Amino acid sequence: MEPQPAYNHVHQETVQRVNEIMPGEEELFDLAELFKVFGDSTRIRILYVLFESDMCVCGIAELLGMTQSAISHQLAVLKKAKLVRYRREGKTIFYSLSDDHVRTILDQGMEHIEE
Amino acid sequence: MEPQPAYNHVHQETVQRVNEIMPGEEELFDLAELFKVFGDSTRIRILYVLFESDMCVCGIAELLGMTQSAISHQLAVLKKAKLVRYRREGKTIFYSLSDDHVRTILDQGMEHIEE
DNA sequence: CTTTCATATGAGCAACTGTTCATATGTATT
DNA sequence: AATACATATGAACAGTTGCTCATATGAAAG
Repeated sequence: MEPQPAYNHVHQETVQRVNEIMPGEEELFDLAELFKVFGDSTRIRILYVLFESDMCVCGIAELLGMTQSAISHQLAVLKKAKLVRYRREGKTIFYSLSDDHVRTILDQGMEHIEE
Repeated sequence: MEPQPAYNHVHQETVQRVNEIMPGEEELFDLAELFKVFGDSTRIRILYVLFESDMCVCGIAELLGMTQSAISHQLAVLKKAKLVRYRREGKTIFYSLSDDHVRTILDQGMEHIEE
């Protein structure tokens, strides 16, 4: 038997309900990792650019007035989170959004800050 | 006249469309700040607890197996982002969710990581 | 007013993050 | 093969973050 915590301040019923809906450790970790990706304005700006058009790395860099290296590093983060896809065309690599959750999440965030 | 960047890799038309939809500097900053708040699994766990019930600080601490101080610090972050409200009842302070965007944002994030 | 319980807060520290700089990889052209 | 262009990547550095520990604030009870 595991040692049971005391729960002096919480009803046992509430403890159970919370345990039922609380995501598992790995899901929580992944969820936090995902939102960390949205937690940087450079990455958000890249996503807004890709809303309008697929674009190559140096195109994004030009548009945002940042170095190719900085953009490439951030694209690697977005890629790892599966928020963007890419395809190669000759020397150039074009990045694009990978799904619609990106837009929904950013829209909801925007709604929240605009109250 | 501002010096105009070259835009060798991006069509002028795309530049204009992006400039139209790109949020302003302050909005971008606030949006990133908001998502940073969601980018920590302790804070996410607190939010999941509050989905089920309003709760005092030491109740949350008990439920999550963390110190009162750690939870209090994180509640301050959530409070600053206006994701939680609080009310005092005697010595105790009860925290609760402040609006529905929290749930929508977390749900969308969960949908994304579960593909 | 002193004690007790609940909560908040500041300093400190280890871990992490975003940019820059230098350099490597990869593709096409000559 | 040599060059040029597009992109990726590793090291380094300053700035930030989340926890702990000690302490402060605030409200109720004795």
